[in-house]
Amino acid sequence: MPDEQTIPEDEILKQRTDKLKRLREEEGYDPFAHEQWKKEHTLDFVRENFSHLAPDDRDDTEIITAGRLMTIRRHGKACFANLADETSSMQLYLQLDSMGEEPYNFFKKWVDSGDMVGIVGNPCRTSRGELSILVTRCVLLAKALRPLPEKWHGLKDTEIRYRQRYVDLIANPDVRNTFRKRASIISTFRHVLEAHGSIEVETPTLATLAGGANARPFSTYHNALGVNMFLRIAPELYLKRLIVGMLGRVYEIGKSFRNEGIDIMHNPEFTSMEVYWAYANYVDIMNLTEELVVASADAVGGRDVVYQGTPISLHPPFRRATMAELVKESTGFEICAVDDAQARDFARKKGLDVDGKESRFIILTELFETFVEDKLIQPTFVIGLPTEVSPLAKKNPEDPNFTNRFELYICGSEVANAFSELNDPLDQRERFMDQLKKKEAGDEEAHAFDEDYINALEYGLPPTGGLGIGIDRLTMFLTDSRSIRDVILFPTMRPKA
RNA sequence: GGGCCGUUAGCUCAGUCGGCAGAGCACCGGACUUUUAAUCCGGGUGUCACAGGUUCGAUCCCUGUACGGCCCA
Repeated sequence: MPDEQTIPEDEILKQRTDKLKRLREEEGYDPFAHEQWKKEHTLDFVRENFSHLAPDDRDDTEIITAGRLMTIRRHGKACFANLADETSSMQLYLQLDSMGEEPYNFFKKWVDSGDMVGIVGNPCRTSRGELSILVTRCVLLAKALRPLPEKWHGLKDTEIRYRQRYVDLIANPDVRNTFRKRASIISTFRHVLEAHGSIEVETPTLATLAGGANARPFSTYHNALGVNMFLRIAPELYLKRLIVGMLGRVYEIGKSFRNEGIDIMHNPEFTSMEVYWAYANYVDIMNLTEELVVASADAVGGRDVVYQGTPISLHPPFRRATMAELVKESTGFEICAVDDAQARDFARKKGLDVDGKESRFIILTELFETFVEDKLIQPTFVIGLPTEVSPLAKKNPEDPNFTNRFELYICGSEVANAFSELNDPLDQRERFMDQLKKKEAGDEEAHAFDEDYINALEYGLPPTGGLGIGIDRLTMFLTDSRSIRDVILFPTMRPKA
């Protein structure tokens, strides 16, 4: 908390602060005293209902609206201004004659661009053809002490855009639009999931064990309990406990946290939606995934998307192919024709870094990541991931080296991960043991051993299909956003020194 | 973690082969009752990211640091 009155260091802030002081002293007017303004019309409403007005026409309807003054053009006894609200923006026409001398002069003297104002007036169209509001009353609702970013170029500095998102949102209406679309996507998810009888639940983000994914967690300490705790890396294991508990179909939309690097596709905290359906398998879930992605696309602009210049077709059905097929297609590697040593030889020839202990299934996964992943531009369900890298997925009974699991790739990036859930507690214990060995061998991302989760499975998890979708990434593709930071309101930033 | 690039006025950006720091917008004062990047007249508001070094002199050259961006792992 700043002590006393912090002296504003920059000139415009100083001037505006002084102006506020004079406004209070000379006019006895406190712009921050307002508690409300009964805004009855949005600017979109005016646009939708009065676009028929011809030049120089005016409608008698009284509009009561409010917003931020973005620009003011003063012309002596008349002014034009641009008002922006949460829906749109519109020109204001302020005249001495229609407002009265005193209120008009008050506006001219005390109101600045950036200020929040309440407006009463009539819809009109100026002789130059611009739909406007002819103002009869303008109430200063809150004063802006800092100037708006440049009106023509807007705010471009990425650092300020992310650190002071409020300024970004004022200056760049497209950014507001991106976050509205993000909200639509999440709302579409809820709508689709609930139409399928799923209920929304909340499970711990703070827990004594971080499971459900292979990732490093953030750790913290609970003082009263005297124990180390972790921020969750995925909600999966809790959600499946709820299926054991007979909730039938559950989903959760929320944050998970991974203590990893920050880049164009990764933020330490991110939003995912995970859903689990009792009595469903991974094929049912693949259909659900398609439905969710398509419904989201429909909600924000359609199934023909352009991402960073590349057309993406989100018309179902999406391509479905196994990891083994895709790797064979692009490298010639045939998993069923080689043993581990031959697989490693193949990988070495392809230039992969091989330490000599990898199984052919690990090699398959690495070949996929190196030679296939980036090329999956159009939506593709990659099916049949190796059991070795899928500690929570049910094995394929026809080939237990693989699981009934898929990942959805769009634009070379993993957007969804799903499988028929492993519900055999004995098998699950073995998988955890295998992960424990990997952890002991130095793999910091190996899955933690969760004894209580095994305990839950011992009560009986029905056959279940589960899915996780990265909301941030899906939003990126549907809003043509280059960086994950463009779809997270307040992305993680290093504190300024 | 490695490499490259950036940091100059509130914003968008020039610039100085090392010699008083620049523009547009914004802002301040004035004129103007149909403008919309309004116009006209007048006004420059700055720790050139930070800390060292070289130099008569550094915003510029060198080194380091911070923050950001891009690429790679």
